[in-house]
Amino acid sequence: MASIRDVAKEAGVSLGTVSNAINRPEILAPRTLRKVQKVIDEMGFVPNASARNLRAGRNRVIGLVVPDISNPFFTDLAKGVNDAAFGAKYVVILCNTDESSEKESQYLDVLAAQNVEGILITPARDTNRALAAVAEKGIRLALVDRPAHGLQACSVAVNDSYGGSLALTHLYELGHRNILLLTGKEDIPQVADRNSGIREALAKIPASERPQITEIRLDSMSAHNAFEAIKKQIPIGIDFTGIICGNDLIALGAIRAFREKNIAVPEEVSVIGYDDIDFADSANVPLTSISQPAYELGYAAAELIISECENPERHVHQRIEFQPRLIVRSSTAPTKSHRATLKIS
Amino acid sequence: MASIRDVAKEAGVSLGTVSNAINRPEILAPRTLRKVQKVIDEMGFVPNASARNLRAGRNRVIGLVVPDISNPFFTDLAKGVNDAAFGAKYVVILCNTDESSEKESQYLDVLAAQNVEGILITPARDTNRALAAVAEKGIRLALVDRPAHGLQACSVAVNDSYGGSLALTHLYELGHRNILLLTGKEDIPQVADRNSGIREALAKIPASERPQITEIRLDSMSAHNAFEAIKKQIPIGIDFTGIICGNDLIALGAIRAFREKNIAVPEEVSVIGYDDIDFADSANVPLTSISQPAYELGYAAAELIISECENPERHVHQRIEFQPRLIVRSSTAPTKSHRATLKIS
DNA sequence: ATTTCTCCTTGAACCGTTTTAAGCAGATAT
DNA sequence: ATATCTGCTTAAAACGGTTCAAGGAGAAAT
Repeated sequence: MASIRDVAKEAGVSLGTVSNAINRPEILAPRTLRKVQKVIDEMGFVPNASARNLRAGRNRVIGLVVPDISNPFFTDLAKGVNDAAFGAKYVVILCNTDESSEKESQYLDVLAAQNVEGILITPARDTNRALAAVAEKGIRLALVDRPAHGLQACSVAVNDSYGGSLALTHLYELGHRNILLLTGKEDIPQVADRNSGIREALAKIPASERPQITEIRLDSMSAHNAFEAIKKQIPIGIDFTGIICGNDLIALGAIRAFREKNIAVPEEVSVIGYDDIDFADSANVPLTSISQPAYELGYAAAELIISECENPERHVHQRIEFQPRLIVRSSTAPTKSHRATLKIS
Repeated sequence: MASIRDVAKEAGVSLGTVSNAINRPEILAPRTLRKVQKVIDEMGFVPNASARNLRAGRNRVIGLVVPDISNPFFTDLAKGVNDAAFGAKYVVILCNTDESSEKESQYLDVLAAQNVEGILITPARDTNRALAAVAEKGIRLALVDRPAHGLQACSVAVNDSYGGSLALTHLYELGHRNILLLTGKEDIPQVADRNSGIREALAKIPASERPQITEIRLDSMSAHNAFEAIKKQIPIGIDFTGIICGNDLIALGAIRAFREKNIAVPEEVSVIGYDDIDFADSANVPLTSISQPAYELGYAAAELIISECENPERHVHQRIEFQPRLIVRSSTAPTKSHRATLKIS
């Protein structure tokens, strides 16, 4: 591997001149520049990033930490991050934590050791101890899909509370009065926020009409887990006509379980997902869902952190909030009694 | 940001001792070690990776270059890569090329500049000029989901030719005699290999029974493109009863287009996908597909390249080949005439 | 011919580690 | 008391760049 010294010797100039040829070509005499350029090309010289970073204290690397890259929501988000980074000549280290706090903090250590300039993270849990530690080390942080509670950092989020209320209101208006919440652990911030949105929406409904809520918390927000949960719970005979799912994968898993049990969706049970992943539309029963702009979320977050890295002194932390939207497809429908009511009125 | 010097001064020992405390704790006197450890913890000292890499010539970073991270096949693959890397304390830079050769070679440059130890790549096109250039720079390379034609590198692949023949044979045995191939550009190696597998399988069928093949090549192997293509082509009246798709996304897009046109799948048209993504099972019409072990592919590739990085002199390039499997679900069925034939016999 | 000015180029210091040879105690052997 | 050994610790030399003060060469001015 050629070094800048080899190039200098070959071109008959000094070390510093080669460096200038690379970084500030405009200050060189044109023929010197040409000479050096030629040698660089011939030797296929690539500057050593480590040496460069060591001196400059920057490396154009950011980390992205997500709980589940298999979830198309995060895949799209990652794509947004990557595209924004690519445009700014940054590079992204992808870290997938499988929703595990432990893996998350290990990854944070690795990223710190790699001296990344900034970290984009969707924390798995609400504890930000590990995060605070990272921030203390002087690594810039931005929170994705979640506001920066107390932390000195930028954040890009979707209004989860509003998303929760959208879902509940939709089912309520279709006449559902017994609703199952199929979500993840309450210490996942998104889950907590949506639940509080649901509760707020409930509070606005006259007590006589207020739907009954049951909640099942899955260990992991995957299709497989949802499938198993529904298969086990149904015989116990929880009585509900609508389900609000923590994400679309859960909804798909649930629908698959219903199909196996010959329970018709949406005729007997309405199911509403969350995220509006691409597949929602091609699903077995096209999914009613709450849409979140995942790609834009990622893109915006990357832009924020990169601008902070490029211009630390001028930077002020900001908080960007996107609004979720309800996308109605075929997995939700009015309850039978509600259909009757509609006819009468 | 604390440096090793600060720690040394604070602990009242020399620079080298601190370094030893970090890298070879066993050679220090126990009380010296304890003393240094304490200061390290107190100061929250993290060794600077750039300096370390500069000295060691290694950085425990590998690059992963894929054509479309939104495709669950590659997502799973990336997950495999990440998991294997994490276990070996490596870190992965994810590069998404959108199937563009140009973006691919730009990313290769960026990775070279970052001095990654190795690159895992699923090349977008068959040209390996950019790849050869990378190999010349001394960056280790491994090819994923594609054999290393002539290139000095490891490769991990699935037998695409066999996969193609599986698909064709399945449709043939169901009685299909007019088959549409809905694939990507021929210069995508996987596409070419599967096509050649299809041709080989065709050659083995008696000429009188040999299915007629029509081929449509999509610019990009996405659901959206397939949807548009089917919508446009159908009125032209190509006559076929079965489709072999380049991947599951294409199959889903095609099925969506058929649904819009009220053409029943599989009653009127059989559709077979490729990859067997998780979602295939929950699709509108559960998808018959050719399963590829994406996660294992990624995991194996990462293991190969990491072992090469850790032990360059002992390493010999290898080629791992996985076998695809046919997964029959509901999107394929016998043709009407074939059903009749079956009854008779 | 000498001075002044301008424009490039150069050499050296530095970034934060790892590594190795040399050094220094204290313990053991003579 | 001196020599030998053992077990840690240390100082200094890399690693491959960037940056900046200082130097040199040639042109223009006197």
